[in-house]
Amino acid sequence: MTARTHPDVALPPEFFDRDPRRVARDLLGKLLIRRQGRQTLIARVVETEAYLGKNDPAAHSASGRTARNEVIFGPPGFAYVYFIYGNHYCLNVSCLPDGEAGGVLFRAVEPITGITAMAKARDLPESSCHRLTNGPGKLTEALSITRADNGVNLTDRTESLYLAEDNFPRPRIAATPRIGISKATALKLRYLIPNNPFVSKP
DNA sequence: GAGGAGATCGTCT
DNA sequence: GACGATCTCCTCT
Repeated sequence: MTARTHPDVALPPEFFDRDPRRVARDLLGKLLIRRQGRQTLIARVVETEAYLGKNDPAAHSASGRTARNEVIFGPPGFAYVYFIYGNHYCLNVSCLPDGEAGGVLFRAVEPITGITAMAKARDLPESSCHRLTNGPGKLTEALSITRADNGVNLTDRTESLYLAEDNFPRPRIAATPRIGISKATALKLRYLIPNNPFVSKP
């Protein structure tokens, strides 16, 4: 895909000051930017999941505010990164006003710029491009996202990690049940771009 | 290609 | 002390 990208226009805080379901849908097609020294890695968001603060047993915020989930109770547009299964990091962005819990999990992105660096971070050949970022644990590894990025302001383009606008045409969107959880599995809160080869599972 | 089990550790009970 | 918003490898088809 060779659409012209516009990584200099960060998404504003207001974009995230809404219901996570709206934010999760609207994030599809947007850009995730990672600066590594002189290099800039760019990826397009193709799959997300919404996690609601209230009435969502599957969300980390369900059992109340703790040191770990502090960020998703805070102001909108900040990175919530957590460590899971002893191996992997997952990237979320906080939604709703300060004091209200809610967030969006990034499940898959499409590499656009810096594929060589992403492949190196994943310890995979560039030829397996479609396997670099098609999963929440994979995309954080490809973009070298760790606990150090927890609490980063994703609406600030001077940060080393942020989200950007793009002129990508508004994609068609499909909603399915969320993946990898055991609670509230009936809710269709997973959003993806149908037929995009970089989503985690069809 | 599908299905299953193990790895591995921070967080909360 | 149990479990988890996952991934990879191994086996079988």
